[in-house]
Amino acid sequence: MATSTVENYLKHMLLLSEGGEELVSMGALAEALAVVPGTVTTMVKALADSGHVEHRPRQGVRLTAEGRRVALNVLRKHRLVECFLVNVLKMDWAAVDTEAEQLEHAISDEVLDRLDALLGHPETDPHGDPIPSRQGKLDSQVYATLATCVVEKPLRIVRITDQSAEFLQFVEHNGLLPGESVRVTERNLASGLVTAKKTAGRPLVLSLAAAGKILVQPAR
Amino acid sequence: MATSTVENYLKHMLLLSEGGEELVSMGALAEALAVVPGTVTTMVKALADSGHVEHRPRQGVRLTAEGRRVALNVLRKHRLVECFLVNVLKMDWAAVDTEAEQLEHAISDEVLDRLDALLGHPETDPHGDPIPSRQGKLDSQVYATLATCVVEKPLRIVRITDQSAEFLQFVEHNGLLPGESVRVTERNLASGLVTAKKTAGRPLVLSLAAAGKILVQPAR
DNA sequence: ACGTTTATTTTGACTAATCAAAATAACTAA
DNA sequence: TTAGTTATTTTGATTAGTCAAAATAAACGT
Ligand SMILES: [Mn+2]
Ligand SMILES: [Mn+2]
Ligand SMILES: [Mn+2]
Ligand SMILES: [Mn+2]
Repeated sequence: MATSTVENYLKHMLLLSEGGEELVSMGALAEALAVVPGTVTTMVKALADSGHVEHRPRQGVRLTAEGRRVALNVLRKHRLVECFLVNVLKMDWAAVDTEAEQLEHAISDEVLDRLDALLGHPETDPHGDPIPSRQGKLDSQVYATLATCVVEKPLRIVRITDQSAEFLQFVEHNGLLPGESVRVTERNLASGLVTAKKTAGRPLVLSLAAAGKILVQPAR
Repeated sequence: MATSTVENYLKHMLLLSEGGEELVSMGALAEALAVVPGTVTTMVKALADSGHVEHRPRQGVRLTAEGRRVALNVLRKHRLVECFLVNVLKMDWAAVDTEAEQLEHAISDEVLDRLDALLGHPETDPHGDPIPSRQGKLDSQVYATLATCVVEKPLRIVRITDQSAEFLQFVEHNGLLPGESVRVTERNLASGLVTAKKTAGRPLVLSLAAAGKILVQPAR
């Protein structure tokens, strides 16, 4: 069995490669895992030996089919656990990522399946992050963000791509939860500011950096 | 934070000292944790340094107040998780101990409290094992067993003190679940056999060893 | 093309947890 | 008592995961 350290390495590789095929740099992985780069090099070589990754020295690393399979299973556990914590235990959506970070390594596939059924086979977690299917399919649809979308067009928020408690609390406080309707009324590249408006409510000003973490689709 | 290894050591010390004050032998601990005795000696010395236990060389080990506090918290998590797995996820009661062995180290006190509320503050787990209270109170009532009870007296099964899947499956198959009514019709010390009868059903023959793992109280 | 910056890898050391096997202490039975 | 048995402790080694800091390679800018 993969240790939880190995599971974390593989999961973060999956997240950093945008679900796909690109090489992940040692530096990015070190940053994501909060370890020094030398540690990543060492671990990645071990992971290559065990067949979970392919290591291109001095260039980066990518998951093998097997590594990707493990990573998707962990990610599925992480996101289904988040659903459970929010929908069943009514926990704060800003707190569940930390909890899920541990639980994703502790629940069996059997428990995973039963949680999935209990929750009604959800397709996204409370932050709008897509849940990999049992068969290992992960929705990789590309969305616009409040930093890139068309101005004045009616939108629906689909996902928040920042799991930090501070950002999620900010998002919740301003009613920018997944599912909400919104439109951008103004965007100023020079000042780096975006103004968004919900159907009811005062205009809300965001930095481009913050706006870029809020994914949207055209309101249907 | 205590590692899951430390949590396991402390939990098993609590279980082996019958909730109480007696010294636990290194050998018993090694057996329970499935490690060699030398490993236990080493760990126990570290645990003594961190103030979780008191080590009497060549005699045994006992929990300090702090060690007991940690152990009770882990045990509470273990047993509440078992309740959740059986009552909510409808898992097989013979399988949940293995699951809980991992989950007891992964859930936070916050999740613990919410699980407890969701389950309606149960006092025992699916095997009849008492759940330590949030304040650290553990029911230590002593019960008779099918090996020690009065013959022909109507009884109620309260607890099964063997978490192995095989034994639990045997118990379930023969309808000896906690809550069930039963009486012992015959006990033969020489042959080591006990005959038990449920209100409806054929007589059931058990070894004294098996009967001793089934705790009962007088039917009210 | 050459020196400089940056990313990556290597080296050596450390901690937690474990085992095998030898040493020691304690108990037990003659 | 004394020899033998059993439990415990010690010693030396191993594995997983990590860091600090030095070495190296690649990329970049002039
Ligand atoms: Mn994790
Ligand atoms: Mn999420
Ligand atoms: Mn455990
Ligand atoms: Mn139990």
